[in-house]
Amino acid sequence: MTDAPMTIREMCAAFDVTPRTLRFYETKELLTPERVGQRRLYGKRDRARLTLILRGKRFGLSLEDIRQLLDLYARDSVNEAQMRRACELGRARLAQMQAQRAELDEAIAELTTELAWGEGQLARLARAAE
Amino acid sequence: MTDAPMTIREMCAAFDVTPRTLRFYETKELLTPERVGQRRLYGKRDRARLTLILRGKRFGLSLEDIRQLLDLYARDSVNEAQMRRACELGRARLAQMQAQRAELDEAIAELTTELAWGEGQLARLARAAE
DNA sequence: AGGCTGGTTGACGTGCACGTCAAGGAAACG
DNA sequence: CGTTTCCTTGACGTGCACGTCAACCAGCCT
Repeated sequence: MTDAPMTIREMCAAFDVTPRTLRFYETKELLTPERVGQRRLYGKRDRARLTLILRGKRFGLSLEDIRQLLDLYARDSVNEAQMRRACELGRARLAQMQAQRAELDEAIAELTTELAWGEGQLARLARAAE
Repeated sequence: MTDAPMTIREMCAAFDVTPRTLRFYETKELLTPERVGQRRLYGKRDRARLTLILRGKRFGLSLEDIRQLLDLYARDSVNEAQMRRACELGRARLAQMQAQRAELDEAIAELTTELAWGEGQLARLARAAE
C-alpha cells in the first residue's frame, strides 16, 4: 500500500534525510505528521509535501519560500483573500522559475562550449605526447 | 570602454552586491582584483567571474562549488592532470544541470496546473458572489 | 593644517539549516 | 523483571554567507 503511513526511519530511508531534518521541518510547519502516542506517522500528504520541499531546495529556495508555496498546493485555503494571495505568490514564483529556466539553459550552453574546448585541449595534449 | 577597470563601488552598483560581499569572495579566491596602492580595481575578467558566481548562486550552488567551476572557465590550467580534473567536474556538473532542468520543467508544469485550479476557484467564488 | 569622502583590514555578530549530544519515555524481547 | 531498541523533546554547536562595527590610511578640498 503506497498510502500506508510511514515511520520516521522509513521516511529517512526513502528520502535520504535525517530524523533531525524531518523534526526540524515540522517545527517550521512544513510537515504535520500524525501522532500515535508520541511517535510520528507520515502519511501520503506529508510524503508529497516532502517531495516538493526537497525539490524546492534543489532550486535554491529557502524553507520559508517553500512553506508559502506549499500553501498553494494545500488547496485548503479557506478564505478568498488567502487564496488570492497564494495565487499571486504562485504566479510570481512561476515567472521566477521560467527566468531561472532560461538562465539554466544559457549556463548549460556555456558549460558545454567550455567543456568542448577543454576536451579539445586534452586531445591535443594527448597527440603531442606521442 | 567596457573593459576599463571598476572601483569597488561601481562593482557594487553594477551587480547589486555590497563591498563586504566582494571582499569576502576575494578571501575565498573567487575574485582577484588588481591593486592600485591599497584600492581594488576589478577588470573584465573579474566582472565575468562575478556574473558566473551570481548565476551559480541562483542555481543553489555553494561558493566552493562555484570556485571549482570557475577553474574550468579560467582556461589557464597549466598542467594536464588539473585540466582533466576540471573537465570531469564540468561533465558532472553539466549532467546535474540537465537533471535540474528536467526537474524545473516538471515543477513549472505542476505549478501551472495548481495555479489554473486556484484561479478557477477564484473565478467560481467571484460568480457565486453576484 | 583640518576635515571630508571613500577605501582598507580585522574582529565579532547574525540568520539559516541543520548536526550533535543529553536525558528520558515506551514498547518489545529474553 | 531488566535490558535493548527506537523514539521523543530540549539545548547547544556548527558551517556558510555574509552584515556590522571599529580603527585606520590616503587623497582631495579649502
